[in-house]
Amino acid sequence: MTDTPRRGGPAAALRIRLVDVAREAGLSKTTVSAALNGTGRMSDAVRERAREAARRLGYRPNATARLLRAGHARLIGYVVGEFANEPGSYMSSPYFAQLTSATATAALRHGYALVLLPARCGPEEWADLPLDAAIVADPLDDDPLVEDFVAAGIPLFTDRSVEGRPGTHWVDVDADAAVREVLDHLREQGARRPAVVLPGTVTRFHRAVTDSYRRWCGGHGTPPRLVHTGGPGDGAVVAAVEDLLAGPGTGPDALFVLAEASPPLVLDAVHRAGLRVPEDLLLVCASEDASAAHTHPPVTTLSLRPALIAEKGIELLMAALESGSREPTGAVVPTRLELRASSLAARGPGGPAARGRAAGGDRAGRA
Amino acid sequence: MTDTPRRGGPAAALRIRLVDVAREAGLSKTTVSAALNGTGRMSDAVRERAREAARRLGYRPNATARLLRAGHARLIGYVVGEFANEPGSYMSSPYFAQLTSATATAALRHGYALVLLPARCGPEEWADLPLDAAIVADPLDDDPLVEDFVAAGIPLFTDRSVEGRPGTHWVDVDADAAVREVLDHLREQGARRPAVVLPGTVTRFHRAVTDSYRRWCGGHGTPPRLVHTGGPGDGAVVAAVEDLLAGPGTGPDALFVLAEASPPLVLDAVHRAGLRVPEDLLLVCASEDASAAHTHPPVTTLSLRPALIAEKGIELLMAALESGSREPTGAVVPTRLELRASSLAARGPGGPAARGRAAGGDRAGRA
DNA sequence: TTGAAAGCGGTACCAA
DNA sequence: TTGGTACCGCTTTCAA
Repeated sequence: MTDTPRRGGPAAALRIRLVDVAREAGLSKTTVSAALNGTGRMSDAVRERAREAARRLGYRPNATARLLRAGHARLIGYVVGEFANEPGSYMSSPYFAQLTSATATAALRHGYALVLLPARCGPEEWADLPLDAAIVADPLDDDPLVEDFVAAGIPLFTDRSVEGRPGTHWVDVDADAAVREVLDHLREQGARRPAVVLPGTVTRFHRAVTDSYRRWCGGHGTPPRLVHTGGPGDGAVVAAVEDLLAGPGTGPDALFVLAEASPPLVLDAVHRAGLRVPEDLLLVCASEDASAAHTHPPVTTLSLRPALIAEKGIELLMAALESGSREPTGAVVPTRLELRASSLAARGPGGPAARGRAAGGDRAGRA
Repeated sequence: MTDTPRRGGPAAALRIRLVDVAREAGLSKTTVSAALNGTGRMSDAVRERAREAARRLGYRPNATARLLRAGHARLIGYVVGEFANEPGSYMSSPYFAQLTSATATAALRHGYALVLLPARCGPEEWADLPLDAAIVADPLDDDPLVEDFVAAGIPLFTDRSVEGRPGTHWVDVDADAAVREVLDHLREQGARRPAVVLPGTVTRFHRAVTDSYRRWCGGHGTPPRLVHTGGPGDGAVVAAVEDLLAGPGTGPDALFVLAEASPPLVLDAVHRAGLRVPEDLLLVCASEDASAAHTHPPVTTLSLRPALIAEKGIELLMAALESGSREPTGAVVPTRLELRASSLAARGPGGPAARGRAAGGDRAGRA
C-alpha cells in the first residue's frame, strides 16, 4: 500500500536534508542544526556559513522528523457530532462557524493546530494522525465519538457536559440560567404566555432547556407551550413558528426560538402571521447570526457564546496537556442576552400597560 | 524551549511502544509490526499472540513515527486570505463555510486531512507542520500567503485564478459568463436599468465582474449603475442598497447584489424602500445562503459553487501530488443561477408588459 | 517463519 | 567552539 519513500517521492526533486547542508558548508549536522535554530554557541562566521549554505540549497527542515524528536505534533482533531446527515456542511450554522473558528484561533495561540475530521468519523480516520487531543463539537448523548477518543487515551474536549471519564474536559452553557433569564425578561416586558420553539434533536442541552422551561412555567402558573421543529434548517423552524401562531384560540404573546434559525426569517414569519413585533408578540431568538441586529425591528438574541466556550475549553485542554493529568475537568459559562427592540415592550403614550396584548384574541378568527 | 521528550512527557503514563509489546509477547519488533499490520507471513498462532499482547497493553502506534517512515503526513494547510480583520470568523459567510467544509470532505476522501491555519498567517505558523500541500481560500491579488507557500515549495491550491507559478493550482468561477447570465435574465424579465452592488474589496473576481458588467452595459446601451459597499458585513450591504434605492431620479428596476449578504435582509431593505419584489424591482443575490429559498418572495440566487470549486481543486491538487509534477494547472467552473420568484416578472392579467415599472418615478418624492 | 539491523531526518548529549 | 553518536518509534530489507 504505502510504497517505500524513495527519497523525495515520485518525480519530485530530491529534498535537501540537513546532511546535505552540512556537506555543502563543510560542517557537521549538529553544527548546522544549532546554527539554524539559533541554539548552541559558535562563531558568527560559522553560523553565517551554515545559514548561507542552507539558503543556497533551499533547505527546509522536515517537520515530521522534528515532531518525532519532540514527541508531540501539537495537533488537535476536530469533529462535529451532530448534523451527520446535513449535506451542506456542519459549518453552515453560525454557532458552529464561530465555535470552529474560535477554537482554531485559541488553539493556535497555544501553538496547536486544528485538524478537520469528517463528521462522525471513526478511529480509522484519525488513527494515522498524530493527535495530541481531540475536540468533539456538539456530541450526542453517549456519543461513540467520545467513546473512541477516550478508549484511545486521547484527551478530549467537548462543548457539552459529559460524565467525568478520565481525560475528558467540557464547557457548557448554563442552560437553566439562560432560560430563566429570557423568560423573566419576557415576563417583565409584559408577556404572560411565552411559547418556546425547540429543535427536534435529542441533546443534553435541549433536555436541560425543556426541563428548565417546564419548571419556570410551573413556578409562574403558565401552561407550557412547547413546539419541536420537524428537522434542522430554516424551513423547519419557520414552519414550526407558523404552525404555532396559526393555531386556534389565544396565541402566545412572546416567542422564544431556541432552534437556530435565521432571525430575519423568523421575524418575517411572525409578520406574515399578522402580528406586529414587539406590539403583539415579543421575540427572542437563540442565534449567533449577526443579521439579527439589522432587521426591523432588530431581534433580541440569546448568544450561546461559542467563542467563550472555545476559549475556556482550550484553556482546560491546555492545562491538562501540560500537566499530563487525566483528571476530568469542566466549566459552565454564562449565555448572553442581547436586548433589542423585538423583545422590549413598546411604550406608548399610555405607558407600558398600554401595549396591545389583546391582539392575541383577535387572531383567532384569522385562520 | 522544547524540553527533552522524557518518554511520555510530564506525569503522563508511559506510552506503550512496539518494543514493549514485543517483549510482552516474547517476539521481536519486526514480527509484532508485521502481525499488527497484517503484512509478512507467519503462523496464525504467532500473529494472534502479538495481537493479544498489543491489546492487553493497550498499544497504539505512534503516528508521527509512521509518518516519518512513510515520508508524508497527508496533511494540507488551509488558510483564508480575505477578511483578515473580521472579528467573528472567516467562516461566518456561507460561501466560506461551504468551501471549507467541502474542501475538508473532498480531501479526506483522498486520505488527506485539513489543518486550519489562522487567517493571513506567515510561514512561522506552519513551518513546524508537516504539510504536503496548502490551500489559500480567496487570496488577495499578489497575496503574500501565496508567495510564502510557493517559496517553500509547497504545492498550492486557490479558489481564484493565479498566475502559473510552479506548483500552483487554481479553480475559479466563470465570472464573465455569470454576470452575463444574470443580466440577460433580468433583461429578459423586463428590466432595463439593472444596478449592481459590489463589495469594496479588490479581488480579481470583483474586477472581472466589474469589467463584465460595464461591457454588458455598453453592449445594451445601458448606463452602468454600480455601488460598492463601505465594508464587509450585512450592515454595509443593506446600507448600500438603501442608498441606491433612495437616490433621486429614476431608480433601477433590477438589483444584482454581488456582495455576499443575508438575502432576507436585502429583501427587507427593498421592501422598506417602498418597492415590491418582483413587481417594482427584480432581485438577484449572489449568495450561498439557504435562507433565500424561504423568504417571501423567495430570492433568486447566483451560487458561486463553493462545493464544486473544492471538489475540482482537490482533484487538481491530488493529481499534482501523485504525479509529483510542479506543472501549474487550473480550471474554470460554471456558476449556477437558482431562479426564484424575486427575479421573475410578475405576469398579471395584462401579461409581462403590465408590470409596474413606473414605480421608479413615484419614488423620487419619497425622500 | 522469525529476528537483527539499517534507516527515515532531526536534535541533544557529551567528549574533544 | 565543534563534531560524533545515540536516539525518537516504526517499517522494511535481508540474513538466519
